Amino acid sequence: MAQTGFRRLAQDGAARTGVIDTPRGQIRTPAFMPVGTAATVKAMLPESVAATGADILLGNTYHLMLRPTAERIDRLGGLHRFMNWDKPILTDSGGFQVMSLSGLRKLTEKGVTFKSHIDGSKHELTPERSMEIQRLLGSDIVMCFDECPALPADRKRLTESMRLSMRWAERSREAFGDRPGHMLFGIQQGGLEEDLRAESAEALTRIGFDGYAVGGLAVGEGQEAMFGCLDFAPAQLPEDKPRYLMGVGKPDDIVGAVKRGIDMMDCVLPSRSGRTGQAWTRRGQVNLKNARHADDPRPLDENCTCPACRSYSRAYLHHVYRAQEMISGMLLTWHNLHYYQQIMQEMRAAIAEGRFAAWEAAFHAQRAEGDIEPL
RNA sequence: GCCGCCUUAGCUCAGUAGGUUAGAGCGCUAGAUUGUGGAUCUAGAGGUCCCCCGUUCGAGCCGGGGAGGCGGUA
Repeated sequence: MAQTGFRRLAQDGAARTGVIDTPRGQIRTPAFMPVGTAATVKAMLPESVAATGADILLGNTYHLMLRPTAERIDRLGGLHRFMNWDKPILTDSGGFQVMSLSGLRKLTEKGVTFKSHIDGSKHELTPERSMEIQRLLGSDIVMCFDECPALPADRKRLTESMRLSMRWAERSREAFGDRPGHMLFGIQQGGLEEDLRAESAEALTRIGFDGYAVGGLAVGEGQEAMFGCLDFAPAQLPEDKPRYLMGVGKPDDIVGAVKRGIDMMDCVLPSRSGRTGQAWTRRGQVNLKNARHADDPRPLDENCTCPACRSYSRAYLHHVYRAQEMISGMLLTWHNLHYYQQIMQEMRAAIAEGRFAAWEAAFHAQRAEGDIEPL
């Protein structure tokens, strides 16, 4: 069994490619992690997700603690066995979902109390409890419990929130303990402020983690502002550890993040879009809901090898979405995840071969052409 | 044949003492969606108010006639 950790293989500009070794397998970076919130990547079988090229999935502390509960998953053999996915799983700590999903919540130094979005029942999450839940789930990459403020937020709020998250990071590290084969990632906060990001990075580095996440982005600031932050934030983090940009994003967000030194990303977009009739292709975003596809016998993307593009027409994808047939979400999710993983694979190869800039130019040129003309 | 009820957006229906530009839900046409509530939100198009005549300053609404639909009855 290879030692658990990150190996950098090549760098091109700020973009890096490498491998994270874990007892459950290798994670090729830059990596895109499909989101499997409730112990499933919605509309996909695990083997199908693996077939798209995913090396790792994301699971959620918040959702799983409420249903079916971490203790039950533990009794049933852990999350991997429960959901039939034997490759690595990264679990989010619950901090973000408490902010974005639960109704009433109360934030203190100790942690957060909140009401379940499912039945209104009251729960508490602390760094210690989050670490316990992620241990019960059997997560391979555990995330620190943090607070993620929505942007825009004033500097005072960002500072206080970041410093609280850093104190929680220390408690998370303490509670996680020493677990060979499992990794713990710290999460940098500080909004768009360079000095706050630096203070956060220093605090995390002093504590010491197996990887470092850039948190608190893609929360309303827009791509330009996010890239502006990514021009300095990744470089503030240790270069010999993986850097994970949380919750991003659209294909061009991902390319821009990799260009700026990000190694890992996750996003609900390809899977959620897949369920709502939106496809992401090398030509950009295609809305299969639109009436212009109703009589179109052509594939979504004639160059794509996913099942949706190989065997079905735009007319069919349009029809099954309109008819609200389940295969609609299945096919489009598969396509989107396939496309995302294809981008990642192409970027890994381009970085390894020192031609990332040329690859990026071609990526943007193809998108600029736009989708095929309606018939 | 007679009696009653009904006819308003593509569909199902509101509507007001008779008073600017006639509404809703769904559907339709688009848009949003970034550490997942298979969710949600936003905008837009769409009308011979069944037809004709009358009353009135003014009729989807009141009166008369007609057409169509549903139910009851002989």
